[in-house]
Amino acid sequence: MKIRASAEDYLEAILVIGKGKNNVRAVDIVKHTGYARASISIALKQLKESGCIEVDNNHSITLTDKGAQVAKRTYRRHLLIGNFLIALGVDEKTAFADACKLEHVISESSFECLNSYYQQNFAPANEKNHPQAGGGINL
Amino acid sequence: MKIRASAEDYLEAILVIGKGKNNVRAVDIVKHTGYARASISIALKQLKESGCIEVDNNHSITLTDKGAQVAKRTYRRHLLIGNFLIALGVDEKTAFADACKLEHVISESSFECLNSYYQQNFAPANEKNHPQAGGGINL
DNA sequence: TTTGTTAGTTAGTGTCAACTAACAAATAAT
DNA sequence: ATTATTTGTTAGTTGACACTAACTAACAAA
Repeated sequence: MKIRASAEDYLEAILVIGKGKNNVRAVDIVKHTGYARASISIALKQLKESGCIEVDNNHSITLTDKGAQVAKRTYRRHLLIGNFLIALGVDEKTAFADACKLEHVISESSFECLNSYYQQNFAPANEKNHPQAGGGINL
Repeated sequence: MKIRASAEDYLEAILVIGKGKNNVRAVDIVKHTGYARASISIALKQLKESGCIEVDNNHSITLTDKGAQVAKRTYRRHLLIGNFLIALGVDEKTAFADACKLEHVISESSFECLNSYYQQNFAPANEKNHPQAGGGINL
């Protein structure tokens, strides 16, 4: 199964939710994303089939290595693109709302250029120790 | 009818093709975009119904005011985002391929911030006289 | 004039990603 | 213990956006 935009979103959500609590369940993703219960259920089924997550008897969801890789990549993009836009003067809410969409379509090489530019021109000295800044928004 | 990503692309294509020849027809869009003839035919029908284009008896396509507005907005985004990425070190081909996708999802306010930053930090003095630079790629 | 090509259309299909409605199972409240 | 709520699942639907196959109409060529 190909990793699509929506799968990236769900995996990212699981990662972020997991930072705040140690037991991620489907409802948490429902609350976090605003999608219908059924939509999440179906998406999780696919993520399970594609080996991105595991679900135990208590419906507790964990990312596999494969899933975590995608989630982290997406989350990293989310943060960087969001912070980049903020550095350009975009308000935080809009910046992360846009990041949410941009993160799925920007190419690897463009992202790396964005990253380099950000590190050289915008990065606050302490940021690499606080990569979660602004990350709670709208993932 | 809501303006969707694909409609923006088609209108942009019509605008760009129209810069090079004075009679835009469906075939031209087929060649320009690579989509199937049938797909273009259906898309044009919708664009007609939504008042974005007009088609005369010779199948010649013209943008209405409404259509031209969308096309220009999209094209402007395409050029700026592409050039912005190039300024960041992305190769031209990738930059405009990415611009093609980003142009549909970035918000108005983020785009304007991108634009301001570009004008202040990257814009070559003569660029505003050559806004078509790189614009022929992959619209 | 029959044949072939080009242009446009229509009908039907497929995929992705969301939805609602209805049902089942587990948990909490009374 | 019965009822209500929460959680998860399944079935079926919708909308956007592409596709192929098959058709028509116009035109060119042999």
